Amino acid sequence: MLLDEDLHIAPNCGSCPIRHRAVCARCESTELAALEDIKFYRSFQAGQTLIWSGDRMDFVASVVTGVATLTQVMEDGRTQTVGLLFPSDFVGRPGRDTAPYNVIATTDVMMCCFRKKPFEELMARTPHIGQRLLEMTLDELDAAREWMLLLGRKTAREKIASLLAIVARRDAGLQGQVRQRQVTFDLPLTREAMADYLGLTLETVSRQISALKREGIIELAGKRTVHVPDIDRLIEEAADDADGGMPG
Amino acid sequence: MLLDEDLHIAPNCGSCPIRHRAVCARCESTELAALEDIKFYRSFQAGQTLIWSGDRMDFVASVVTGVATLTQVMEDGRTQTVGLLFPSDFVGRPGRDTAPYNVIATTDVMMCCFRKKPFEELMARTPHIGQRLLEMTLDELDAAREWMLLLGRKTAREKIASLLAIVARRDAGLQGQVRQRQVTFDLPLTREAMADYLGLTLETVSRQISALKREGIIELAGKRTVHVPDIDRLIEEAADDADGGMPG
DNA sequence: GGGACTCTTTGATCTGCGTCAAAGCAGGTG
DNA sequence: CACCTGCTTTGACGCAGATCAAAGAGTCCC
Repeated sequence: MLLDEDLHIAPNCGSCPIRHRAVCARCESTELAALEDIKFYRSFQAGQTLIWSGDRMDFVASVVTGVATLTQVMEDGRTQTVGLLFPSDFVGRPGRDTAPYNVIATTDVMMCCFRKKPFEELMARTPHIGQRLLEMTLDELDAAREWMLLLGRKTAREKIASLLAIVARRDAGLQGQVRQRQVTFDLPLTREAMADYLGLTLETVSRQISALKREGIIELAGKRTVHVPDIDRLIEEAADDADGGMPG
Repeated sequence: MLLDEDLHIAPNCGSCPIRHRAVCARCESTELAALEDIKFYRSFQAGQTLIWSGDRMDFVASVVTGVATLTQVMEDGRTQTVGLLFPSDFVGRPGRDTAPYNVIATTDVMMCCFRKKPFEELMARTPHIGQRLLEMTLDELDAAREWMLLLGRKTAREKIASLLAIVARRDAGLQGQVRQRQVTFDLPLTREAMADYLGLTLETVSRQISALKREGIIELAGKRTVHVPDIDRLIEEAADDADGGMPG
């Protein structure tokens, strides 16, 4: 049996530096105890499709370990990833019964699932959970809109830097090592998966990563392990900011 | 004084063919009667910025007439529109007190505003409203993710066709003329605003519109009025679909 | 060890869209 | 009317990133 610390009811959710947060044990431990009865676990291998777009969903779930993507595919095969799921992120929606996207494990993944009906009943009984879900959804909406800026207006280099910065932040958050200048992390995505998330081709992804390496902004150990000697320099490359002008 | 039919509490919201729906009078007329006390109206001219990114928001609001955009601007001026607001769409979020985007009127706009604090209190008293807001937010999230596919993977021509199809549908929805083969509507956006929404330049937008006109897929009367002789042909150009594969 | 994979890198070439420039076309105003 | 001013169209050209092609590198299995 798994320990509670591993679950979506993760005690660290409050300190998670990025936007997707799960229901937190700290805030509502008593209500969530009831969830114990209706939850179960599923494991998947890297590359496996957890959920196919259009599938009936009779559960909601949250990622315990690993990383998965939400992906849309056009008839002719063009693919766009519309979300990354890290540990503590939520999948599936109360009130919706077919999946709108493919959910694909990009590393080995463990999910904690809740049967949808009892979960919805619990939600009805516990307004706090609904509020939390609304807050999480708003965070996802903000993240999606930030990604729209990236897809619509950033150069290939900026896109890569943005993605690396985001993965670095989430990874650092999971390991509790926030606010350090140097970071080392494993890329949970293949070049192709990165390309699908960034609206590029895998060749362009590879070339831009090589360029960042050549310029010393990142260092690679193997293909997946990335070391960032100065995170601020990376963030600079990402052109990450979103500010309007001044009133007037 | 304005008539209730004009408001976000619009009786037609249930039949609105697209994703952003507002709180509906049909479902919860009694609770919303209380909103009468805390609401007020504001008008804006085309081109005016209603809300600046970073501004303090002490109200939430809903569009009564006209069209506005949600827009992000990078330091160097690159601009990406991340949402279109049509009549009945909602602006601002309970629980968030600064605006994350510029909200810009692209036509003359009338908004119906509610002071945030009383609105939040009402929400706490009326779980139904919270549920509705969650549902609306999920719809917006889906729309944002659909737009990510457009921004990341569609060609300029497909982008234009997609935008025209969406405006046609929303416009037709407002006028109650759903499911007709021919549609005529006014573009509520300048070429530049379209470009900012589609991740293109205004020149490319202009060229692609000219091309669609040349091929008889659309007809123009003036610069803003569009007639679509066969909506299915337009939708075909939009390459609009998002389907995964089959299970296996 | 040596295939057979899968994933990644790198090179050569092509092209869709961006950039720069100029002209057309309202609608408003003195 | 002539003259703005703001929006749109069209043309010529260049480039970032796509496409096509091939070779490297790691891992698994016999």
